[in-house]
Amino acid sequence: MAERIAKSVRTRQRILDAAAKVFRQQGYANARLTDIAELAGMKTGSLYYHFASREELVTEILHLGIETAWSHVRAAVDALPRKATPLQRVETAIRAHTMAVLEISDYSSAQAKIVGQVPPEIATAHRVEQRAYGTYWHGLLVAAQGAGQIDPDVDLFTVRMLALGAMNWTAEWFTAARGQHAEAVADLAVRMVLRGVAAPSKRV
Amino acid sequence: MAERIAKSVRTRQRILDAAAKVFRQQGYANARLTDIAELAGMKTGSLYYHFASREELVTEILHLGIETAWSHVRAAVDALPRKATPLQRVETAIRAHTMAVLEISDYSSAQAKIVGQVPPEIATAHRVEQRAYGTYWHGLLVAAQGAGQIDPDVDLFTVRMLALGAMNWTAEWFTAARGQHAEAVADLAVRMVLRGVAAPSKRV
DNA sequence: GATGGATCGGAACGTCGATTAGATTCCGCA
DNA sequence: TGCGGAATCTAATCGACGTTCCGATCCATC
Repeated sequence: MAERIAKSVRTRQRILDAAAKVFRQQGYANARLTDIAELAGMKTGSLYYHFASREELVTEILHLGIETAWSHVRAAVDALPRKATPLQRVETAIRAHTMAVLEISDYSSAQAKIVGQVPPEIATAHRVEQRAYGTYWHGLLVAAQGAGQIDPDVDLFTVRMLALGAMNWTAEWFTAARGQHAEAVADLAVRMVLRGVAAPSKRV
Repeated sequence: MAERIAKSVRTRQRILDAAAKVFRQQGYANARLTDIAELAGMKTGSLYYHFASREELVTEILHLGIETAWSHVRAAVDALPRKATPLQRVETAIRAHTMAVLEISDYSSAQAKIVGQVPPEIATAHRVEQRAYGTYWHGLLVAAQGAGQIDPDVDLFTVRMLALGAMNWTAEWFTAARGQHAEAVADLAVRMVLRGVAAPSKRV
């Protein structure tokens, strides 16, 4: 019995992994249930033993995508020494989120890629989680701004959206194949968001 | 005869405008031809007098999206005084592209939103234009880096993708309704990409 | 006001993919 | 070896759209 339940759980996991990969590669509209089933090593109809509908599957992917990124970011931030500055926490969060999208998790990159493509009902439900994650980021930014490490005249909501946009968009273009290093991209994201790419001497 | 052709052109334009709006609001998958036709004030079947297929319509939207943004950016850059520095050109380009996505053109925001959602064949064909626009940006960045105004150790391809990601992603979240000003977002995008949001005194 | 092409409406048609139902296989357990 | 539930397969069904087709309508021109 224990094994049987375990098997069901493992199969469900296998389906989710396959779905994340397919969604990440093909986007929401082009991902057919058949593709997902095939990658998971089963027939399309069999998916329905584990998920009630395509919608439920997508919802779960979105949920896991944010959860994975978030937990990864939180772990990195929490691992910082207590005396780390608020800005160092922001820096760590940017690096961790970027890495999550780039190569840590298919779920996170799938989430980044398809979140703008799902039908309204799913998007609305998902927005609750997005807001929670956004609030976490907002806390990091507020702390940094309060400590005088982020310019007081920048709007933190806008900054957050611009920064997350830059990071999430990497799911569209990054491909490890062409000798690009995820770490280098993450470093540059940190650098750009916090210090900008202009040479220090020449300011605009 | 002249009027007849003119009418056909105008109707075609009306359809394209409607399609851009619908694609921008609903994404690629959720945009039905019926929605587009309705917004254009006609029946679904009648669209086929002007476009051979949904695919052709989408292709045209993508084309116009890049073309509009590009021409807007180029116009802004070319309007700069001759003595403007390479970095000022980059700054102007960032501002212009952001404004194009945010409120200048439904085509540009539609393009930014659906470019990652279209089927592979369309995406492949569209990539030619994307590359051309990318090359234009690359030229601006190379000039700035050559002039010592962008740090020599930053990879320009990565910077370009991160920056365009931040700008294009605004199509996902920006809504003028909530008292947000497009200009403020564009200014902050410029600021973030070039100088970063960290307070000048406290560097990471 | 008659003509003919341009334009559009409206009712099919066809296809693709999600979903369902029932048969079938797998597998732990007696 | 046989039982029974779990898990999967197979073969429909079904609905949603894109697409087609042909008749109606508009409108410049004679």
